[in-house]
Amino acid sequence: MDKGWCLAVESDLPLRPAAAAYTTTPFPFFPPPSAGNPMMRMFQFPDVEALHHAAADCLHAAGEVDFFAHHHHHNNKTTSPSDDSSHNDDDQVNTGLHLLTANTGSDQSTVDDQTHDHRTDHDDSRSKPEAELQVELRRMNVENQRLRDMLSQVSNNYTSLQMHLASLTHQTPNQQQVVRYVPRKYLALMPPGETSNSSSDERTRSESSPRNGKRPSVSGGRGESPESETNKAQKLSPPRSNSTAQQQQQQQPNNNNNNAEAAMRKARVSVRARSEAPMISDGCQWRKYGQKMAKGNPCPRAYYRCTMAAGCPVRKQVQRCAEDKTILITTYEGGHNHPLPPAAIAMASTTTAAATMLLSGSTSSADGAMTMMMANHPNNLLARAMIPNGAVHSNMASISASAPFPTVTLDLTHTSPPNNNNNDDNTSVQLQRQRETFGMYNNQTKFSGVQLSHEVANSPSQLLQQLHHQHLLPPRVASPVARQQGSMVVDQSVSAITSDPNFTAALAAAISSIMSSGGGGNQQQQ
DNA sequence: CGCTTTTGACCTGCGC
DNA sequence: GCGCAGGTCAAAAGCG
Repeated sequence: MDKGWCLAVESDLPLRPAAAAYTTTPFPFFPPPSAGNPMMRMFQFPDVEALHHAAADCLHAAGEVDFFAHHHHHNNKTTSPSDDSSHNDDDQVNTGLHLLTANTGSDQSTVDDQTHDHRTDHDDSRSKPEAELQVELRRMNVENQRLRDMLSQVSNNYTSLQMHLASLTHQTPNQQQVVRYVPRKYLALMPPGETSNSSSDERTRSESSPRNGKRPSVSGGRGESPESETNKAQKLSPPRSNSTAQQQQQQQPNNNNNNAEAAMRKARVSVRARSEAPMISDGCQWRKYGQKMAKGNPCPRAYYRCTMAAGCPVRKQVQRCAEDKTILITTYEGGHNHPLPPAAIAMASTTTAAATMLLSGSTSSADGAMTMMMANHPNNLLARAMIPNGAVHSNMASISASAPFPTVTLDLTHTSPPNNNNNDDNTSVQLQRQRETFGMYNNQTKFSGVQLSHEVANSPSQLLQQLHHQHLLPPRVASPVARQQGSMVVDQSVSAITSDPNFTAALAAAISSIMSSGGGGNQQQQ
């Protein structure tokens, strides 16, 4: 149930229609069309209106919509727009369509209510070519959607390659061998076919790992954990026993890869965030495999492993901060070996980048390498924490190389430092933080952390209001004047949204996080 | 019935 | 060598 909820929010959220425009989420995931859903009539601007309605419809999260089925429905059904007269938004959309045919795209949402109200009077006399134009427009919207999908995919691939390049750039000759392993991790973001060998590779390596040899008699499963197979046997510290060293020598051909994997897995990313939920939502499915009381902390530490794919080595630990129990500390370890849902990509790219960063060089040069890497990879949270303006934001993200495992700590609990924002509205400030965190609007804004606190957004409706307030979403119902103003906002939103392929994933993550913290969230899948 | 969580036992690494 | 702490396993229990 929790799992289902989590997935519904992060992946199957009604945001999906909007997300589909910017991500590679396959459309077949859409549920069958729901004829009664008001969203059925707003396909004309799926990238704007869909986003708007989708966020609003978080309130009644039950209804997911197949925008494209609806689209086809409309294409096949040559009804007049008066059929939509029962829904204001539909009118707005259709009016927008008219304007779009006459104006440039920037004015597409400008609405004249008078024209709008009288439109039905002209319906009977509406010429056939106009209806055909609408059909053509719908077709173009579909094409637009498809192109955005492609763009999103290309963007993801580009990001992965950039990270790879950055990591290679900062390798010493000795390290380059190690880093050969890295691309596979990044390719985890690629389609399944690209990574299908990952788990088997890991198994193959594990079978010959020293530790397995040391514990052959222990009951079957014990040695099968990726952690116990390669990781523990190949801690970053040098081998302790001669036999181990000999075995490692015998495995020289795989040694670099093993070391790389061990290092990659050992590189950790710790995320501190305020949340009442037992677990922050990161878009992945997790299975709890253990819980332990950690010394010095009255709160138990829970151990999870990724269950999105068999053999995925990614694990995470979740524990509340001893000093402030509202702070949830989530520590990620390892890289996914499978494709990720859009909502998971941001976090996954962050953890992978951090792991690679830590793997990429000596601790003394970690900052420089990290800065470079993050600069080359501006779409992950870590990047935004580290280099808001090309400089490391040291109080938001830090590296600990002295810890048992090299760890990047991403602190999302900090409040915003003083800036030029004169808005006293607390929600605005908070939203500004979220917006900055996810880089939705202004790439030059300073990262100031995201605080998904209770008092700010206890419900999706509040979030929606905030989003409206922050001009992240167009006004759903507005006066003619407001609509006109809103249209500019919409344009800004559209450009901002389209400029950031991760927006929907980030927004989904934000919403789900807020929902989870507000609704006794059950992010973990149980 | 299958999947997930719980929880006690077990293993490993590390410091003394 | 011993004890501690972190981490993992796997049987049992819970749940839909």
